[in-house]
Amino acid sequence: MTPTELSGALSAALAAAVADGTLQLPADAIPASVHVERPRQREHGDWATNVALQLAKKAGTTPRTLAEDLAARLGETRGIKSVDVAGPGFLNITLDAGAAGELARTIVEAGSEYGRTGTLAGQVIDLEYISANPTGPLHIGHTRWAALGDAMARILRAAGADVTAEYYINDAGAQMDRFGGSILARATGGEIPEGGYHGEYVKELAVKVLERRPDLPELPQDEAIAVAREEGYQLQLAEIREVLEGFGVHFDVWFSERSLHESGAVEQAVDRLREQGHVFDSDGAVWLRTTDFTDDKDRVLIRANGEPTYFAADAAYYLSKKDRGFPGKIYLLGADHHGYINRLKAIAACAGDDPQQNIEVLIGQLVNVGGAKLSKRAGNIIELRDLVEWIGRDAVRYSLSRYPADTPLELQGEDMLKQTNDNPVFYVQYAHSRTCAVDRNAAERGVRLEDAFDPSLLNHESESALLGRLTEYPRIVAQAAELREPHRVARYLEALAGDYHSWYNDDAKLRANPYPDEDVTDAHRTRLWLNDAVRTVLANGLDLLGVSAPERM
RNA sequence: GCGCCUGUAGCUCAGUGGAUAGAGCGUCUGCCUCCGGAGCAGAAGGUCGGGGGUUCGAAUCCCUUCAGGCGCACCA
Repeated sequence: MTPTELSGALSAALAAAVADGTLQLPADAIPASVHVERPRQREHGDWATNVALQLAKKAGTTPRTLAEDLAARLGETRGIKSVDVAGPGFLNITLDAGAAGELARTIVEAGSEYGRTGTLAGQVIDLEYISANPTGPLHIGHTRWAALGDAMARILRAAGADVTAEYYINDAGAQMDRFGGSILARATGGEIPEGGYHGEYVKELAVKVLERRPDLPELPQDEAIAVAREEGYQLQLAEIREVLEGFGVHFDVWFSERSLHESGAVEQAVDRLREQGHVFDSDGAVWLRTTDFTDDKDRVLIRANGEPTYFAADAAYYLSKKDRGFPGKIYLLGADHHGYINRLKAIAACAGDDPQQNIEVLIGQLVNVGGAKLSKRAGNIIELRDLVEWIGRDAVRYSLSRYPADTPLELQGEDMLKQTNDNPVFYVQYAHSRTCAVDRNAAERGVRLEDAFDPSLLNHESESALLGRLTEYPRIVAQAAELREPHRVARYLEALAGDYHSWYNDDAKLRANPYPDEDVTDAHRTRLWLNDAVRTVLANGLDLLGVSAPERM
């Protein structure tokens, strides 16, 4: 029996109580699905619900009276072993071992599909993250968004959403010219321009640019800057893409800001916003009246000198997303951009969208890694590339994925390297590889899944705890998708790994394999199903985080 | 000054109105003839920053206050 089925049984019991007049409740007060949860204490059964506490007042009765009535009705339900009323009116429900154990087979047969739901089916979402300027290497902050953003894309898809992951390349504007000027300076021994780039990587780029364009020093200044800028841009962008692919982060679309200017999309965006009635002229500049919505001041679209602002490109980009058929737009931004939330939402509103529905801006706080060496080449930052080389892809991704985006983070590099409980990624991966070791032994000793499955044999306390945990998985994934919180998947995997290790260690008799002098029994075979169900869920969950599930470590 | 984020065990952090607030590390005590001890079981450790309020019930929601971080461009 799944929590969904249980929830349905509770709704039915409520409806029955209303139907026979026991319960005086308006029809719209009956929840379509009753919330059930895993109680903290094992003595409180497999599932608990506070529905009686919530409805008692509306029904003009006491919580305990209502709870007792529901308990009596529910006691008849197949698959439910017992229902107790506890405390102020909680319903504590215990399932039949057989009904609970059936889940093991369900999971193994579902395989990689277990945990995939349709809770976000029909939603078409553009997910933009990282979007670092192509003027330098990716750093630790980008690494957090890379890990979180990619996990988010996978989790949203697991919930049935249609997700396009997008990287916005800020390849237009004065910053690019300073980048080109900096490369040129390194190539020719000139002065790095004001606001330019000083890192060692600029020298590396200069060397490569000179290899491609030995004529660079002879070109007129403006042309030389342009050549250095374009060559450097391509090299740097290529490095970013390569580093991200190596990190297991894949984008469906790399969107160039410059293309918005070149195609005329920026001017068109201004015109379209003007048609919507939110554009005005003042002091020689063209403005968007974002204060019509949530912004605290209006924003310039076209400067007095005729140049469009970065904000104008943002508006054009937003419209592009809208035009390309994405009702949902999620932006993952760093904390230093939180001032952008209101103006981005105002763009959506000015464009005729609903800022509550069509745009979500998620702000991630900063992260620091203690003990990390600072990159000399990039100017005293922690580079993604160095971090992965030092710590390893799995540990970096997992460590950054197991915290909510809005908590400031201070990680210790040494902890991420440890192969002990200090390091949750190893704890979870170890559990997975242990399930594989059990499988290998089973194969060797002739324990085969297809020979038997008797769920009523999974009646040990640690087995029911494990089954309870396994049954939560689809809801955890759906919830992580709904709330845009990938860390919930990681936290769940840690709890599952813990339950698995407990089961494994609980009692020497609870083995999926016989001792060498024993015969294979149905108990062994059935426990192997449970073992494999755990393996399946650990592998599925790790995959959502972009972390490998090793068979041996 | 205004706005956003954060404040939970010695440390790093979970906990989107429920029962005795949890995990890991660190500190103690136990558990290996046989599936991976990279593990497990237990103990100790808390005014959930402070103060009000909402309600059957608040770490969670509201107000206020203190502390820390970040942001308030015709920059990108």
